[in-house]
Amino acid sequence: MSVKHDSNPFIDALSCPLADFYQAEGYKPDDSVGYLMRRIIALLAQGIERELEPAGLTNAQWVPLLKLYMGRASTAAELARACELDAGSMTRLLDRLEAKQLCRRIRSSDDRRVVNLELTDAGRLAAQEIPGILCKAQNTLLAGFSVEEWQNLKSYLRRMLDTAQTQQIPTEKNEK
Amino acid sequence: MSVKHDSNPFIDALSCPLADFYQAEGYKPDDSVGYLMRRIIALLAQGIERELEPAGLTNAQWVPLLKLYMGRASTAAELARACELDAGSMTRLLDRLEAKQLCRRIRSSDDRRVVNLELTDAGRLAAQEIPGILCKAQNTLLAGFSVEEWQNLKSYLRRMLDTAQTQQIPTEKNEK
DNA sequence: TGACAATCATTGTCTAAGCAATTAATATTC
DNA sequence: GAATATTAATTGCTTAGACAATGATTGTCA
Repeated sequence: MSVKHDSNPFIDALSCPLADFYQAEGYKPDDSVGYLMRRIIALLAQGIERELEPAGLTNAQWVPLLKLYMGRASTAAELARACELDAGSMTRLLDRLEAKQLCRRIRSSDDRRVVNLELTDAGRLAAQEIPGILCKAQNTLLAGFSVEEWQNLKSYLRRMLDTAQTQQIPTEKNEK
Repeated sequence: MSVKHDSNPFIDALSCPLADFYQAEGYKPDDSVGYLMRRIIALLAQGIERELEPAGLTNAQWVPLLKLYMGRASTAAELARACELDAGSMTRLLDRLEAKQLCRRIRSSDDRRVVNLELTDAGRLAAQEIPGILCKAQNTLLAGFSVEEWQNLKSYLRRMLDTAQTQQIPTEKNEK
């Protein structure tokens, strides 16, 4: 039944045999890893948003702000890619961030197509609060976990992510 | 350091000591369970949506349709609660489902406030495809996992969900 | 150099979810 | 039985994300 769990896990990972843990008949959402993860993420996001409310940041906004703060992007297009967001969505997100005086758009003089982004003082101040809040929220979630359990969990998640990424149909966007 | 992982895990789970796995200085998103889970869920959802496209269902729509199909709800208000969705959002979601001829609204004669919901034949047909697709998508994600690993993962996730739920500030909505 | 392709930002249109206010119907309580 | 509270569904407003089309600019290459 299920997968041959006594065989070599290295071979298993390479040949990627389809698991058959879940079956359509008698499917129970509570038993499903996808459902469990979705609910955890929802509650986690909710907690983070609550903590970031005083800083004037929503859940959609702290991601790009942190990327800017960490120097992961400096233009709108770069930021959109870094956040895996649509360019159009990024334009409007920047409208809102700019309206809140958290960042500034500066049209580049080198390449007049691009818009360079800069955090304002208020933006930097808000951004530097983010990592602590993310850490606190996740530590809370992991209450009662041993270091081994935490590392096991991360390794499971990384394996799933790798599988998901390789199985994914490549689009023009994430090819280059 | 981090948590006392050599102490009794049962006691740990009860007293819920805050873990200190993550720290603000040098915070790396790639090491964060929240980030990993978010990306997995995004790819999983993407795969499911692709599979359900022929059935005319979006990612937001298969959840309520499945709940209806499984008899988890029969009115709009019940369905909104079951999907943890706003009542207003549910109204508009039902508009779209009804426009696609997947369900019907029938004003109740017992209680003239409520709207009873019924799947159409097309709705039932589409709904019965869902569980198989969910199973396939998750089995794919778990390629290379042993039964033990799968069960460990689920147990970790359940523990995190329990923690998140108990730590959550109770709102009027989820109190009753 | 001049046509064509690619990139960047923006805008319009759609689905989607949250919150607040409204209306109608039913329950509760005094 | 009448005033009040609760519940159900809807609508308006806002944030948010996806996709397509557009205009401006820059790159490529024949």
